Amino acid sequence: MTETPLSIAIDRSSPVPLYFQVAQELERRITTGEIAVGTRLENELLLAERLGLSRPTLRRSIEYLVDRGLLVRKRGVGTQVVMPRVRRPLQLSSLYDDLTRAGEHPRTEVLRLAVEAPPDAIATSLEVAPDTEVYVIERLRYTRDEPLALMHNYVPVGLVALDEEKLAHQGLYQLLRAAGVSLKIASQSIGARNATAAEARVLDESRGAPLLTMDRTVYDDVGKVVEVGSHVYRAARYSFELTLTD
Amino acid sequence: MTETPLSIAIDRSSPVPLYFQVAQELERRITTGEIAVGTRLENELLLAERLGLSRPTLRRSIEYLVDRGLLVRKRGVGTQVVMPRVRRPLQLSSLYDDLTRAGEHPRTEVLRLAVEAPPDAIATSLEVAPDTEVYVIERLRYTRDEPLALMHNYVPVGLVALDEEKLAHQGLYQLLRAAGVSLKIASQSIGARNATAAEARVLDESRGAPLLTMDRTVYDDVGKVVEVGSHVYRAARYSFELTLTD
DNA sequence: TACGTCCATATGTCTAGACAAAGTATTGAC
DNA sequence: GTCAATACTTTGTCTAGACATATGGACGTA
Repeated sequence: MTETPLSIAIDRSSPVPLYFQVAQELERRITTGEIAVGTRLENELLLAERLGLSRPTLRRSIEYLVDRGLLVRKRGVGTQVVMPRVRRPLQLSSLYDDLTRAGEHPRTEVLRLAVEAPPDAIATSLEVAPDTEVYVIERLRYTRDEPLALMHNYVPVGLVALDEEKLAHQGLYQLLRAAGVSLKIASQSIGARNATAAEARVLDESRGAPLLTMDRTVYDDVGKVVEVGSHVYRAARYSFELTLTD
Repeated sequence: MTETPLSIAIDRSSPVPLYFQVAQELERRITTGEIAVGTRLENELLLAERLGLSRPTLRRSIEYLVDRGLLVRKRGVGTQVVMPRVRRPLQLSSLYDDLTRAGEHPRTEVLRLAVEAPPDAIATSLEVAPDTEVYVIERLRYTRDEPLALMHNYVPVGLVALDEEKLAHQGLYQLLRAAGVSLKIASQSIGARNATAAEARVLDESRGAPLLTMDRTVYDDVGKVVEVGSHVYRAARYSFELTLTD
C-alpha cells in the first residue's frame, strides 16, 4: 500500500523506444523485489512529468506491464504492483529451448529423417494434398542420459534445409526461426495414454506406463502451417507448466 | 492481396469506446469471411479519415486485433488479415464453463464438502498456515451420464459461502466470481499417471487406465491465492486444447 | 542484365493537451 | 450517528498533429 517516488534514467538517443525503456526498467525492479508487491505507483500525470514523458507514452509503458500481469489498474484508484511470481502468459517454445533454459543439457538422437508423403491425418493438419512430400522427423530426446520424449515432426519442404547433424545439435524451432520462418501461433492438444510396447522400449519404460501426448500445429504470421508435431513424454519425468490469465 | 475500401458506422453517443466499436465490427467481418483472409487494409491515415477518427484511436482498434492474432502489421508495407482459425490465447475457465459452452450438459456430484485443515502440501500452495481450516471439496463431474473427472478443490473460508446445493448446479468459478472474487491469473501443471483402484472405481475405468492430472493455483488481482485445485481426468474422454502465441 | 541509390509509402513513436467516468473520501443534512 | 449528496482523485478515451524508420519498387548506371 506504500507509495514510492519513482525515478528512471531515460536515454533519448537510444533506438529503444522510450515507453519500452520505462517498461523494462520497471519490470526489472518489480521482479527483483526492488519495488515490492502491493506498492501503489504514483499517478500517471505526476509520473509522466517526473520522467519527462508525455502521458500517452508513460501509459504505454504501464499498459505493457498490465498486459504481462505485473500491474493492475483501477480507474479512480490507481495502479498497483501485483505478484511477479508467475510470468508471461505462455509462449511458443520448444522442449529443447525449455530444457536449455532450465539448465539441463538435452541430447537429441535422430531416429529418422526422410522426405516423403506423411500419413493422411498429418497431411490434413499440414493443409497439403495427401501425396505431398514433406520432412518426416523422428527424434528421441534425452536429459541426463535418460530418455524423456519421443517426437514426431512434419515440416513442409522449401522452408528450411534440414539434416541429421543440425537436428542433433539444435532445436527444430531454432532452425526454423534461423531460416527466417516466423512462428506466430500454435494450437495444441495435450492428452494421455498408456505406452505401447514399442514406445516403452525406446523410452526405457514398462509397457502400459503413462505417457503425456502433445499434438501441435504451428502457423506463421500469415496463417500458413509450418510444422506439425506429435510427441509423447514420459509422464513420470515430465509435465506441462502453464500460466493462464484473465 | 486485394484492398477494399472500408466503411463502418460509428455511434459517438454510445458508451462503447470508439476504438472498440471499430475493432468489434472488424472482427465480425473477418470471422464471418466478409473480409477475406489475405486482404490488405487501407493505410491508417486514410482509414482514420474515412471513419472520422484520429489515427491513434484507429490504431488502437487495429492493435487490439493484432494482439488477438487476426491482423498482422508490417512497417512500410501495411496491415493484412490473417487466418482467424485460432483465437484467444488461453483464458481462465473451469471445466464446467467449457462443457457448458460446448453444448454438453455437465452434471456434478458433490462427494464431500467440509471445512477442515487441508494436507500440508495444499496449505503451502494456498499460502496459509498448516492448521488453517479451508473448504475442502471433492466432486465428480459427468457428461452424458459418464464420469469424466474427479476434482479436489481447496478454497479459503471467508471469500464465499458454499453449500452442496450450489456446487451441484454451478461451477466453482461462477460462484467465486459471483461473490466478487476476481480470478486473475493461474499457474497450472498438467501431467499424467495411471489410475489407482479407488480412482478407477469412481471414474468407471479399469485400474491402471491413463489419467490426465491437472494441478492449478488461482490468484486474484492482488496476488492472493483464492483456490487450489487438484484434478484427474479420464484420458480416454478428455484432453486439454490450448493456443499459444508469439 | 545486374546492381545500387533514391524515393514513395506505411507503420512506429511521441507530444500536449481535453473531457469523461469511476471510485474514494469528505461534507452536510436529518 | 447515519446516510446521502458532493468534491476530488485517478484512470479511460480521444484529438491533431510531428518526426522516425523499415520496406519495396522505380530509376538510373555500369
